[in-house]
Amino acid sequence: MDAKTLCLGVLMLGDASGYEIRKMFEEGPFAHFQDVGYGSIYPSLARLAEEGLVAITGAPADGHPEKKVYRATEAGRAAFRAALGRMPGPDKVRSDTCYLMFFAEHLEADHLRKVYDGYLSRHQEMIAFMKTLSPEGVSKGRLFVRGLGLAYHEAVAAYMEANRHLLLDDRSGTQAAD
Amino acid sequence: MDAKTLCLGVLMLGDASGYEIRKMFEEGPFAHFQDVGYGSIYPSLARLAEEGLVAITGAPADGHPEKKVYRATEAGRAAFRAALGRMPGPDKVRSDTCYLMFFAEHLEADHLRKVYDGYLSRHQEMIAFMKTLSPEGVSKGRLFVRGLGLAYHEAVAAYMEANRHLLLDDRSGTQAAD
DNA sequence: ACAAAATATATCGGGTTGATATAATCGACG
DNA sequence: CGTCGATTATATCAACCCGATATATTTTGT
Repeated sequence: MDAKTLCLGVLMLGDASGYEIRKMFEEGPFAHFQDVGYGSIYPSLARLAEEGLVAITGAPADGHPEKKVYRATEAGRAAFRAALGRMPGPDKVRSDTCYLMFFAEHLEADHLRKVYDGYLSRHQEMIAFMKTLSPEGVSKGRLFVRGLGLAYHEAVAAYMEANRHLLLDDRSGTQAAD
Repeated sequence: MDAKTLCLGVLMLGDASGYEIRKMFEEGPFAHFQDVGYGSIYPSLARLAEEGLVAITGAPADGHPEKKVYRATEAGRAAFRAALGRMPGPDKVRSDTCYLMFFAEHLEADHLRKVYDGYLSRHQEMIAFMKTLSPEGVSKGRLFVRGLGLAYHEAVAAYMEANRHLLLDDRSGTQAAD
């Protein structure tokens, strides 16, 4: 799925600037299963505008003078629906942490422990954060993938808590040493 | 983590050709958390050879005359351990299927159902396959990440089986149509 | 009043992706 | 014994993406 389609999708939820689109992937509702950087967003928006799939709805009055707010046109909405109609490819996971843990024997024990605890913490934080989110006014698709994301983080955290001994042979049990 | 380090890691497990390295990421032990294509592997191996981190252990005698078998040198092993000593970045998940399900309302019901069932099937197949693998002669790191992968697939499959009604309102229950 | 953080757009080099070209070998089938 | 398709194997290329960086204004905190 290319950056153009990803941007178009965000604009289906409402008008947004390039910066706001980025935020949706960095911390927003797409954060746990997609990512797009500025280096893809700005060129994509420029090309989408050329093709008439998005329009710039001026109004740079609110604060920043350079701000450009984009809106999906009817053609853009149609193009997005067409893109969704194709079968999606398989998921792609890139976990450097798993790669590192694979080679546990080649690592120094304290480094491995630090990596392990950091990884587990990040998942636990995600779980805590996702549980604070309210389901009110959220579409069923969005709710479903949110629940899926939560289930994923919980499964990883639970496995790591239960199988710590498989990788780490420390005397410290589960306690956090600052 | 760059392609050079990923190739070097595979060579820590034993000598291999570029083709065999690819297979490790396509179907082998790294398949569910890393990916590298030929377009990255061959240039990486060439550069690693230039830097003296891998050596070509000839023997193109066995069948294919063009086959080149690579081996990590002592310098290469040191470079790999140094790379593992750095803190890994956060995981990156790219799931076009989740993106599509997010926009469930914009999709035709039968297409959504096809995508849903295909996604669930792939996870179920992965679970079945991973359960056939023997733990014999496998390093603890490798076993750990294998178990983590299994836990992940099981969590996704379980969630999708339990929450089908949130996304799909079909009369067919869980049965597979044709 | 000042510093720091957040908002905002834009670009660029290096790297990755996915497709394609090429060719030898191996297994299956009649 | 031939030959068809699958597998093994290397290599390249355009298009695209990623991460870092540059720049500048506004908001927030103290």
